[in-house]
Amino acid sequence: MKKHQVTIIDIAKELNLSKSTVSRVLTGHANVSIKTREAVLELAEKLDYQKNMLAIGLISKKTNTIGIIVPEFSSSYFPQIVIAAQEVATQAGYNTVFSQSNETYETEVANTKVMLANQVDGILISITRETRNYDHLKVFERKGIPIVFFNRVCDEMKVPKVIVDDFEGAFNAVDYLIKSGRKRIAHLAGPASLKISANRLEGYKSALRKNNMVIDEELIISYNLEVSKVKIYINHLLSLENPPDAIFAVNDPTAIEAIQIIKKKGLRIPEDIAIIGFSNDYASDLIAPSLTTVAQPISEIGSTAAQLLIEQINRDVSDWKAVTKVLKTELIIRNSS
Amino acid sequence: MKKHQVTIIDIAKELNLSKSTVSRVLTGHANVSIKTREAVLELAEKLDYQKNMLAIGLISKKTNTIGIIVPEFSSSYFPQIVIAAQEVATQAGYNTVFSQSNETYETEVANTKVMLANQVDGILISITRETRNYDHLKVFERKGIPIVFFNRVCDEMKVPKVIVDDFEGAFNAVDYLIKSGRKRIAHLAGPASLKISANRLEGYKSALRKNNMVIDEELIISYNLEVSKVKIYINHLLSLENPPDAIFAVNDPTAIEAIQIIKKKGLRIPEDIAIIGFSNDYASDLIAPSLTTVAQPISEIGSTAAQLLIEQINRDVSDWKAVTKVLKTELIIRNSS
DNA sequence: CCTAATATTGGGAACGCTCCCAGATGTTTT
DNA sequence: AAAACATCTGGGAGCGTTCCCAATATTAGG
Repeated sequence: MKKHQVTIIDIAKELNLSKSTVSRVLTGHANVSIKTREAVLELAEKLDYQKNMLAIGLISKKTNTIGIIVPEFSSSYFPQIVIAAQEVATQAGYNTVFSQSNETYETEVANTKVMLANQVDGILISITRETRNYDHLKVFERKGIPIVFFNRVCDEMKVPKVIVDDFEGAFNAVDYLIKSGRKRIAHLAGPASLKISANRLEGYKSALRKNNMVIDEELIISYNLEVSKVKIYINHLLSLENPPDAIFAVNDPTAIEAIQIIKKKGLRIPEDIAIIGFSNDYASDLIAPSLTTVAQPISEIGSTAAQLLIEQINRDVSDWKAVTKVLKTELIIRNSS
Repeated sequence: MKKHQVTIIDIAKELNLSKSTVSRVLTGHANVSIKTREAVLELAEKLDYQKNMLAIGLISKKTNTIGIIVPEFSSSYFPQIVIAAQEVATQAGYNTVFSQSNETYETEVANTKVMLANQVDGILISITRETRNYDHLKVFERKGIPIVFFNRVCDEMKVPKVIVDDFEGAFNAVDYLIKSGRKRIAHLAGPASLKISANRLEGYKSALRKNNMVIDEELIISYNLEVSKVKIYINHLLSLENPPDAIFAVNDPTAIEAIQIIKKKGLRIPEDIAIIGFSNDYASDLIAPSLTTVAQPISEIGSTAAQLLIEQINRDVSDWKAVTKVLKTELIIRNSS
């Protein structure tokens, strides 16, 4: 069915050498006569020889591959992180394999199994909004394969993590809304299972408290991040007896969806209602009105995570470090507030 | 350094069985007593056993992995294609490895080598704007590894391809501009090396010709798709003695950049100048004014390409097919025209 | 020209697995 | 009760490499 692939044995036979010698040339080891070296190299080139990394990985127990698992790929957030991570990995001589968990626990588990089976040297992961059980991730620790979390982390595992200061970011956003005169600020929050949602919610509450404003639970809506649901919540909020004059959304896709819905309703942004998002996605500067948002150093998250992972890979299991890097956010004020 | 990974031999030893029997259980082969089967399964679970796909791939000469190489990942275009392709692949039991060539020929060549070395069962590729030499791709054919092109294809290779009707899409866009009264339509074209650029340019010219308008070479600017360069060309076009009243851009990122630049100059869109893009990227509906664009069935490109690749993988080399699927575009009229 | 180095090459185990071929044990048939 | 199966298990080769160690070839020193 498949064509025969050329191996070092083919080269060895054709040149009347042993596979050892051919291997020596191809791996750049010393102690091979120039004649032989050149002959081998030439023939290898001629035959389109490519080393078989499966065999090499099998022997060396190292594949120079890192896995990246992200919950979704539809906003620009995760793709940007992946790009940055991949760049660092490539630089360090690692290949990357990545997969989406589609925000589904089962898929995430399946993905980790695949990565394990394919002998990745380490993984980078941002968990799904559903993930409550971490056994599939703890396996990596047990097997001595480094794991680094970013963005959505697992609290109970003592491994490197890269996050942003969600609390502070949210605090600053809400504090700014208050300072600019908003009286009733709603929060479209993410699921409580995610630490980032919880932290942003805390930041929101804290800013209200600090400014002596009441925390109206009616104005806090926690949802599962499915953008299609935003419409329901916006309708609900606007139909309240005492509707909000500002909305702080847990992320940019949510905020952007909100803007579109609110515009369609004929309300003015920011006059009637102000909106702030979180992350500074690519689209947030394009939409009209442009979105005020808490910017994350997205690329830095990816590159830092990859960096930490590679360092961990190069360390012996016995002295693994478990640093948590907390990156700063920055409030970017645009026209939606 | 690395912890010992549990193998079927570990399981065999612990249960006083041979590795053959353990293997038989794990691969689901018949002829194993229920007692043995259960014991093996239980122990495997307990020890977090994971099959080593390197070893299996080495034996079976199949990795159930397909590679995807795209030129860039910064607009939403390629990510969406990759998502769709990955979905089909996953469905069919294939893993995906992907990498960006960063629009650089050397990187593309390096990427193909890595994929070859990692024994992918097939690849999906959209070439860089620089790629003129196709030797690195022809190797796949020689080795009997299927290759499928999408979007940016290689004319001289007789393999499956998935493209959209760029000519027609461009024609319709320009024809529509003319019908709506535009007299001087500029074209921000892509590099001539890419078939898609050439086809879109042809569609543009053809629409002018059909409507008895002159083709003014001054209004045709071919550039390398680096969005940062757009400013120069817009400035140039607007400073012409007889500036254009419409711009047809080769893709959406270009059109979106143009909109921002033109807005900043204080010109009104579409009153002073109309803009049309190509692809219907995610952002094109968000920007103000929203972008009129030639929509491509993006997901369909990815899924079709993956489909074709998998079919090819399942065929014997001797009866490889080389179909070219041409998908239809659709002009989406929004506010920029 | 012979010995001792040194330079170059070959042989073979090992990596973890699958799969074919044989044994070993048990069961049914006449 | 012997012959003929069926069921289950073990042994071993092989996938393409690397790497250690031994073998051979080449060269230098005396």
